[in-house]
Amino acid sequence: MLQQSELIFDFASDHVNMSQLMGYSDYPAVIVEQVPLPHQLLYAGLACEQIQTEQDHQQLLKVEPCESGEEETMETLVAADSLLNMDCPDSLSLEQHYSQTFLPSLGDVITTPVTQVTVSAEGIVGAFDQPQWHSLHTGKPASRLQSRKRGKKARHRRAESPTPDITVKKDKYNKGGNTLYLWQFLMELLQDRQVCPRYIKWTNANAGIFKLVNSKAVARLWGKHKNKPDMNYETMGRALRYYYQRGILNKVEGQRLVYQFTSLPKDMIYITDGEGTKEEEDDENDDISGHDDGVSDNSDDSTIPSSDQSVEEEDSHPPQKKMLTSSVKAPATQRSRPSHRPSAQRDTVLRPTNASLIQEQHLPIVSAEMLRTFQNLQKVQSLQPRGHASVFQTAQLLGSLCEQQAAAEGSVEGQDETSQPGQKTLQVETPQLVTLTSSDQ
DNA sequence: GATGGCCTAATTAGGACTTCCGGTGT
DNA sequence: CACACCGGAAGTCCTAATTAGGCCAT
Repeated sequence: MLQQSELIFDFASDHVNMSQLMGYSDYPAVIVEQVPLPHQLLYAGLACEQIQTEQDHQQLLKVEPCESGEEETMETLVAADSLLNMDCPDSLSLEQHYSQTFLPSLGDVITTPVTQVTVSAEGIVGAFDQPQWHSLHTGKPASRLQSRKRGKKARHRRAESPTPDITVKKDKYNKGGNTLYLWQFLMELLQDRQVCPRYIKWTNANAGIFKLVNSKAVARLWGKHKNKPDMNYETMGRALRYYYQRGILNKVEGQRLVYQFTSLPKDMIYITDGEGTKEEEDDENDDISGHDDGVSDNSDDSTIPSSDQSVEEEDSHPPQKKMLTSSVKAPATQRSRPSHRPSAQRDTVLRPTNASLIQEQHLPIVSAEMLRTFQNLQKVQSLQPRGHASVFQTAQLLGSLCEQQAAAEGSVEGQDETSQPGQKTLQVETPQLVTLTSSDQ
């Protein structure tokens, strides 16, 4: 029986000639100590399993469009419940989705699935020598992040909420739990086309500025996540205001419901409604047109995400080896579209309703199982096959990923000349990951 | 009986909100 | 008037770290 404290793999000892590895000492290494079983399942096999059962999950996740002639009649609470799939224990609810798959995306993809991972990035050009977070406001004093101290005796502090100017902090996410911080939750919403741009959307992705289009719905979703049925925007807003002190959020002066992340992960997926900086006018138009997105904050009226139709369209296509290239777009400020365009045809992004975030954006996620897979592909080699920690050479892997990423970005830029440097508009890892994990069976 | 190692439950400290409130601005 | 917004204060919830105590082997 495998004990938690044991290393879950020792495969390398049979395959690696240690003398071969001496020359790699300058390459980055990933130290993997242990992986909880759920993570093993998640990263090693679940991706494939998800594909196999995608139809089922999609059915569970779908929010059926309103078939009546009246649009936008669903109430916010109903929509929120549907979004969270609280009544579908077998489905991949957003909650699970967030807690298990989103967190790695927040700029620190390496640390999450593995209990303890150390990354050394020297020597990798363009890989991890840059912080995973790019600060949007470098002027923020770091001291503000630790503003609250109590007069208690000194002791080891537990991991704090990761703040955007932190690059790698060991075990800062979900250490043994499924805590999802509010700012993480909002970021995830901004990457989820079922709620973005309907309930929350970027108004200036470059600057990290977003708007709570339907503040009540967002608050409701947050309340669902926190199991706080009484959650409202007032309460959530207080939590957001605390982020000012901690340098995580700024308020955009003069604009209601508009906030700004001080930093963003580099691997954010930017979902836009194609309306760019015109969002303010569009919001007003939405209210007037009656074909709005439930944007009236004063109303509990909420709607089924308009992207559902596009989801269904995507669902009709097999996800195999599917690249997201065509669906991921540049930041809102770069694009425009006819205002009368049906929402279902919005060329916004994105993430298939059920698609694993891991597949789309979370490489390199390093779990033992994945490393084993990689090693099978001769991408990774163990340095310490008999130790309690195994050190893997990931230079080849990361280099390969960087090359592919760069190539993909280049191709995207060629396709969409509005793409901005520094903003990822494409995740090329999807088929790669699927392939890799599949080969591990 | 003394000692040491291991395990587990209880306690403590602290982070991240949550709740409530009074107030201001639009 | 409704709502967004602000920030203080106190509280709750959760988790990690620490401590205490029991059990067992030597």
